[in-house]
Amino acid sequence: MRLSTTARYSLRALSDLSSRADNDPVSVSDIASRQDIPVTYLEQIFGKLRRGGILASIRGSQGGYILARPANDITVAEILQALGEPVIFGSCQTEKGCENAVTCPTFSLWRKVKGSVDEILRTTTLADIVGEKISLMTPAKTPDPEREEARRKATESKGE
Amino acid sequence: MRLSTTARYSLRALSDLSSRADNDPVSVSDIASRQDIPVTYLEQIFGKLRRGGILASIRGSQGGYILARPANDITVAEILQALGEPVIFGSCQTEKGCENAVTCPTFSLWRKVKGSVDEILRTTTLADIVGEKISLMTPAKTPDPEREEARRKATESKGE
DNA sequence: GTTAATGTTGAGAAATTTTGTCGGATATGT
DNA sequence: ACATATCCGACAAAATTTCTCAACATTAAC
Repeated sequence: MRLSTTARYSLRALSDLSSRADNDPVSVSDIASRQDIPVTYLEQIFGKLRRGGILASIRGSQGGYILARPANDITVAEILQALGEPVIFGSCQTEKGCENAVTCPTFSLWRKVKGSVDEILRTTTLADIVGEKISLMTPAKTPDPEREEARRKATESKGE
Repeated sequence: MRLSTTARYSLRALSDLSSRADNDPVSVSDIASRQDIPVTYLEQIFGKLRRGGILASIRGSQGGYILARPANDITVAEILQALGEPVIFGSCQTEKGCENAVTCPTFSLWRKVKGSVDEILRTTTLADIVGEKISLMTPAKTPDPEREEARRKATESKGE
């Protein structure tokens, strides 16, 4: 029973993103190189997160991703759901439904475990993880002249 | 995040075994055919469980497996450990140790989740799963003349 | 308008893990 | 001796996860 690297990548990338979220879009390649995650793989992941309502994207030059909502409003459970990473313990019930559900003696055990995990994932937000108690973070993008400078430096030093 | 079929097979097989535990050894092929688990695969699994101190084996004709200890003394956590199925959420810490442990913002989340799951697995015994509140079940094997009869019937009807 | 930076998508290759098989060795009750 | 079992290691098959690639769409900056 282990968490997929997809899920781990995602949380690290989202932590990275939200820790430098001053409303400027951050590019996938920036995050990927900082977090040492394959760029193209992270692109896929961010696509899922966007479709799942976790991220919003800004296409084109100087574009990138921003959080779709304030970090304290995004729970870990939502992130995993957006990734299509269901938290399943029994193959029973949640997946495709198991005909043995009634007789299967392990059913209630897995339900109990799942309930416990879900509880934690539902009550932990991205802000909790980053450790910042961000109270207000406007998701609107305010065109900011500083970003260009900062981005340029990061890009040069990484050479990507 | 899902439980392996190995773990599920194991719990079903152990439930089966302990629900008919009248101290007679039960053969792998009996359990496998009742539970619809590949015989040779279950052999492997039972080997692990034996080496992990969950099962005891009786070799030779009319042999089989019995619980090494009373069912109410075997926890699910022990079973998973015997199978070499660690309950890991972060790739961090438990697996091979991750150098980022200090900086990694997700560390405490996964530790919390793992702690919660472990708690449940540690406090749930095989007896709980089977639903029988077995208070006393002598692990010693008492050679019982009935077993042969019962086994013969079961084997014939399955035809394995 | 051209260009460069960036997101978007789908197909599929590569790697890893899980699941399952096989052949034979060893042990033991009858 | 024989039939029934466990035991063991290596391997085969399948599934899943991880990662790459190629082509395309969109936008900012020049």
